[in-house]
Amino acid sequence: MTRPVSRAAVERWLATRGWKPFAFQREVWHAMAEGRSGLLHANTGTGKTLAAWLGALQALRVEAPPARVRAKPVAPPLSVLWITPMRALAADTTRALRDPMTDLAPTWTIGLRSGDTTSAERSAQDRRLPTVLVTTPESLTLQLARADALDTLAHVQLVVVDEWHELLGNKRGVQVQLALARLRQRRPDLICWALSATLGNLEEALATLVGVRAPARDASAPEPALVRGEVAKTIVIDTLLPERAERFSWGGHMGLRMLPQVVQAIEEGGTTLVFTNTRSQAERWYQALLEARPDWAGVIALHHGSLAKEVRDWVEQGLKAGTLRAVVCTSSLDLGVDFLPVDRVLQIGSAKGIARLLQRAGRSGHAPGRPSRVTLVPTHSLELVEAAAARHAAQAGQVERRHSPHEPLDVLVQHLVTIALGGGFVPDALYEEVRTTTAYRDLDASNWQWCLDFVRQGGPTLASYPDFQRVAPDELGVWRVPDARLARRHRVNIGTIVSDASINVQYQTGGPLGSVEESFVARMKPGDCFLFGGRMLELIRIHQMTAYVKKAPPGRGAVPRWNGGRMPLSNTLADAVLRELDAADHDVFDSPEMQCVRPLLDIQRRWSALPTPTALVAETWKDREGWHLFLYPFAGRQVHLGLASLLAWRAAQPEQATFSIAINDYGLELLSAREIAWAERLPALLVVPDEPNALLSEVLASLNATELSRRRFREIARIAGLIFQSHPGERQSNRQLQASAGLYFDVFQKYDPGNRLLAQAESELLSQELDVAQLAAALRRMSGQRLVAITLARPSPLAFPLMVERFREKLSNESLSDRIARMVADLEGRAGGDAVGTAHEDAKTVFARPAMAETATEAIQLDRVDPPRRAPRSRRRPRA
DNA sequence: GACCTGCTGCGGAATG
Repeated sequence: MTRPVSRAAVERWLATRGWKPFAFQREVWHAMAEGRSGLLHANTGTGKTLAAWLGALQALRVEAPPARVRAKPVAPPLSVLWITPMRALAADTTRALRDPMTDLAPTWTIGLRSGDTTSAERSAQDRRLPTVLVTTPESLTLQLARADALDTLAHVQLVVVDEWHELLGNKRGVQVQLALARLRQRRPDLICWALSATLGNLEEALATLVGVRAPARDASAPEPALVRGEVAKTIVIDTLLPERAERFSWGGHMGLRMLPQVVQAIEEGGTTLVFTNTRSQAERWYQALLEARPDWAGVIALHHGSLAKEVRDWVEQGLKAGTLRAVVCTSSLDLGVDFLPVDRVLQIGSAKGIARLLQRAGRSGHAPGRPSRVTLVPTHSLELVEAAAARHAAQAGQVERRHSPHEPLDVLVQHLVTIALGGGFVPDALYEEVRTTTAYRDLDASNWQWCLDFVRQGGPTLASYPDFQRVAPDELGVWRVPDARLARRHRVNIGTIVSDASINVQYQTGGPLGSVEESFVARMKPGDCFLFGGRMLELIRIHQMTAYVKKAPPGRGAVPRWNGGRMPLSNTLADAVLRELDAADHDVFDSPEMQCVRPLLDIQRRWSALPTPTALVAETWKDREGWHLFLYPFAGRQVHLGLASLLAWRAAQPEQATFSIAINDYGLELLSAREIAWAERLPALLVVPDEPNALLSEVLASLNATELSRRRFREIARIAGLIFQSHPGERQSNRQLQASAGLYFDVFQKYDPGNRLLAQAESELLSQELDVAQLAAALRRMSGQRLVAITLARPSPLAFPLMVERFREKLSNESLSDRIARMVADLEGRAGGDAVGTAHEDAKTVFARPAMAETATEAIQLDRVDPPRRAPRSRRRPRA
């Protein structure tokens, strides 16, 4: 059992070591010694330092001189769990802890348990667990799924969760919350420490870590500590300016026009990380840099999540060794192993948020006393405003918040099976345990009962399938997994990460290169070329989820499009942008960026008006296409999608109308074939209903919510164990996976509408994809703003990118068959009921009520740009 | 007149 240690004892111990710690380190040691949990926010070099703290803790508790000296020192049992969100970071931490400098007691052993751990190492660990186990959330959950889990984990005194800010806001973090609740059940005095980067809500992050404490039992428990460990650190945020902002693109994203400035910036510095927002952008930029400077071949490199591990490892080694001049990367290098030689970071395009910008800045100058430097490279003119806004917000310490997901039942269902495997559970006790987590603190009995029923027999529709009778109570009332096959299947499917469809890319003779999206390869035929991993490759054939390729001569080829996430502009940053515009409206241009973009803002002011925190600008314009409305709420693209659909839906209430919708991070466009008196109608259309659920149902009605939830459901079905992502030996293509998720969705909708996973899909859609809470806030703010209605003579600088957005959508090069399939589904949906709108895959909505003209135009357009490659069916009959 | 996007993260164990 842990015993509180006095502060004096800590000081004595420090004196014997001769350490001169930072004040915040001392604070953490004291808190740990008193048995307190806590969160440390530090802006630099926490990993290595904390390794030393472990030494402190261990020395205080375990290394106390033994009363009787044993003949042979025995390693203590598993006492410390160190959780990191990444395997690479886990390996790095393990190395740091094993370093003699860390000064752990000689009897202590350090183990690493992750996907990188070999089966030999696994079995060695199973025989004897190390004293400190460095692991990932998934591997920890696997430990919990072992029959002897409670015994092996019974001696854990301390859990450290590294990069907690990365886990806090997602289902992986919920998985950690549940695991911690489990450990605390056995040891109520468990000490938990989280390490976090800059976050807008540190208190909440700490509360989520330590969970909800039962007042009766924990009255005497010490208060958790929040330690702010900021070390004086200079962060330089500057911007590469275009020669003339006027001539600078108004809606672009690639930013290659800035190539000369970027080349020069790389020349100036030592090692530079070049962050891009997308993988294809990284590919293009890497290629462009090599074309500009062929002599950099071999000293610049490319790094993103679709490249093979071997390739990425090579790049990371090069960065550590300082042999690389520059690496073009995506957020794959946001986290993890620190690369000391990096002294400058370039950010191509918007960083989308202050926290991300600071995180990336911190990748450079990663040593005490050295400044971090991030240089923004705007890809269109309005990003100059964003750059100025980001710097001001960062200086003011305005950083985004992150919240734990609320009651994700899919994760809970998975957890129930895990615990049933890990020694079994008694429902009432586990209910209490689960409710000590922040995520499930409000879990009511009916949701709990539903989850129990679901793991027991899959609900009414699946009751007759033995595969879904996963857990059952034994004669003592302990719920267990009775079937060894189901047990194994559960273990290989533990986790909450649901990946996109992907196909491996590999040389015909040689190693793996990485992976591309299944749909991208499906469009290609042998002989087609594409740019990947910085090389031009020619497709030879596809076999068993692998695309075999060979080198192709450089030239024009497609660049893979990966379907990644869509990062919306954070509210914190959007608000900062509005403040910059407000200053500009008062003729204050106090930064180089704002001076540079001034001509454009002046045009906006001359032709229209500048949106500010108090002025809502609504522009209308008529052209051949119809009547346009441009609106600039600056609420991020997610909110704009919901808002645009809602406005269109409301506007179409009294009279039928058809709208096309375009959105970006700054605003939205509604295009209608008929004139709408927006200036008069907008105030009424922006009303927030008093009843909160009224807004929800309006938003749901305005979108094709069923189709959107259905897509959302895939992830939920996977996590809840309805479908399986991987199966040793029988690799299933993700298409099949998608199809079966859709099947379950349909079956539940029809025969089991009370299935709570359906409700979860809808609520995740509303809260995460559409961000209804923010939508309501945006509406409220807009209704308080002064409406500035402008009739444009031509599209304003702010309007133009929105028009491009819509234009690009029409020129989509996705496969024709997919498109047609969706349109058919669309039509069916419309014919079937009162559906007034549909949102399709790219989150741009085509509104039709009830006409179908829009769809028809789209089909014609598409035909023109993307003629079907294959010969018509009739000619492809097999030869006799 | 202006343009051509969409990230990251994880992972069994029995058998011979």
